[in-house]
Amino acid sequence: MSYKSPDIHTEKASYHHGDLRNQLLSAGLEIIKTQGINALSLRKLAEKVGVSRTAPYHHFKNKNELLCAIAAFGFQVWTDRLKTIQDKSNISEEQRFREFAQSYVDFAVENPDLYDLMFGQPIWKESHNTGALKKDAYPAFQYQRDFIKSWQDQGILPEGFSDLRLSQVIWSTLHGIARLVIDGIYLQTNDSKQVAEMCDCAVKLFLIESQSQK
Amino acid sequence: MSYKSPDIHTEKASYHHGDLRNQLLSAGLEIIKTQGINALSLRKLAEKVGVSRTAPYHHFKNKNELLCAIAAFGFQVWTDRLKTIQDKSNISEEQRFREFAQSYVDFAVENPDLYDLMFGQPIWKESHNTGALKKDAYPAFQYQRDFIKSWQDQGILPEGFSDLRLSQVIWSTLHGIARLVIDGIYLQTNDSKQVAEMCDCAVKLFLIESQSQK
DNA sequence: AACCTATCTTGACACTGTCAAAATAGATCA
DNA sequence: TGATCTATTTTGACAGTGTCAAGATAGGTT
Repeated sequence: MSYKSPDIHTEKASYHHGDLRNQLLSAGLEIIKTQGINALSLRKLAEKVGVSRTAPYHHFKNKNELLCAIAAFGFQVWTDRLKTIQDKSNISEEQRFREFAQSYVDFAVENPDLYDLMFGQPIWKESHNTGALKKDAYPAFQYQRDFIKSWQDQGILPEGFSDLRLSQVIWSTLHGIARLVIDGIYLQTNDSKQVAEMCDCAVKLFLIESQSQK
Repeated sequence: MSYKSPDIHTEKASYHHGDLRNQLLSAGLEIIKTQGINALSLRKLAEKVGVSRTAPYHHFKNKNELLCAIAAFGFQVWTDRLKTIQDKSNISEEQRFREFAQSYVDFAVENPDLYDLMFGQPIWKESHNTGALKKDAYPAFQYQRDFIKSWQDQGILPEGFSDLRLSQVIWSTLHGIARLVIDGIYLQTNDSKQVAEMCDCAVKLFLIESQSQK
């Protein structure tokens, strides 16, 4: 999971610096993963890439736009994972739903700071440049909604609600679990057993089949 | 919903400045409510209260500790609202559950920046001084858990799970809805009709009685 | 009256995001 | 080829941030 330059000559490229934009994104993502989102400053990032403080401003309007670009990458990764889940054959639909739910929380727990960036407020609240971000984020949302709708059609998720509402609520549940876990509220990130149990509990609550156990 | 000084002489008090600590908390809360959490800087806060930049450091170890104190106040307010819900008589338990869920999201939507502070990472991730914060936060969590347990005992919430797990998942759902809404992800804060519908959907999913509709 | 100690201020440091103006160098066209 | 254009990068600067160290102040205590 890392940025790749579009060309082969990643090291030294044609223009002044070459693919500064890509390297900024790549280095930014690495800082986020290793030192956390709060440790990412434009200046340190520029230094890491070996360029002056203001060079990034010729590739991103401001810091927020750079963060949006990294977050967009995160959404691409998550969308890919959704595709993988969709493409799995010889698997029951209940199992696919379980995997979807568990994968969602896993993705957040494995990339807490990236997830934090993807769903942190600064990015979404600034109404300026979120257009590019939404372009990558909405497919993921749509994917999830399509999943839910298909499970409703197949009768393993309740049909008393619109697919929009149900997908919003299920998403909220997974998002809420992810947030509480990675923010260290009430429970700890490293307690993977408890996290898995929470996912399992959520899945069972939604699945129609296991309602008899209630 | 505002800080009150313990004494009557709020204006000018005994010591150097008087109840600087309380005024810092009060002014900080006001900034958060009016200008948002990101607009709150120690320096502007000090200026607002009419004191030098470093004066707050004699009442709070650092900025995080001040934020924790404000967040703790938020938890007190929320706990009070939980009590109000608990004390309501001539109301069905299903209705009490509905009200609990709706109130949770309402509280977040009405005080987005305070909620953001209460459940934002910086506060919870710093392991130093969260002791005082937990003292005010955990009663709220416990309250919620007791609610869930009582509803399980009364047979309106599924009993196939431990009250801990179920309360964690229900809390996650409400927290997730709240976060998605106030962070402006996918839906807008001001679309109160949609938010209410999401709450209603979540409530129906959890309540045993409405399972037949599924 | 002398001291103590909590409180507050001034000065300073390192860090941040961002703008304006100058410098550089690849690309384009004569 | 050489001149010019334009995208890119740099240097300098500004306002703002959290926080520390050292000094000033003033109420409470002996």
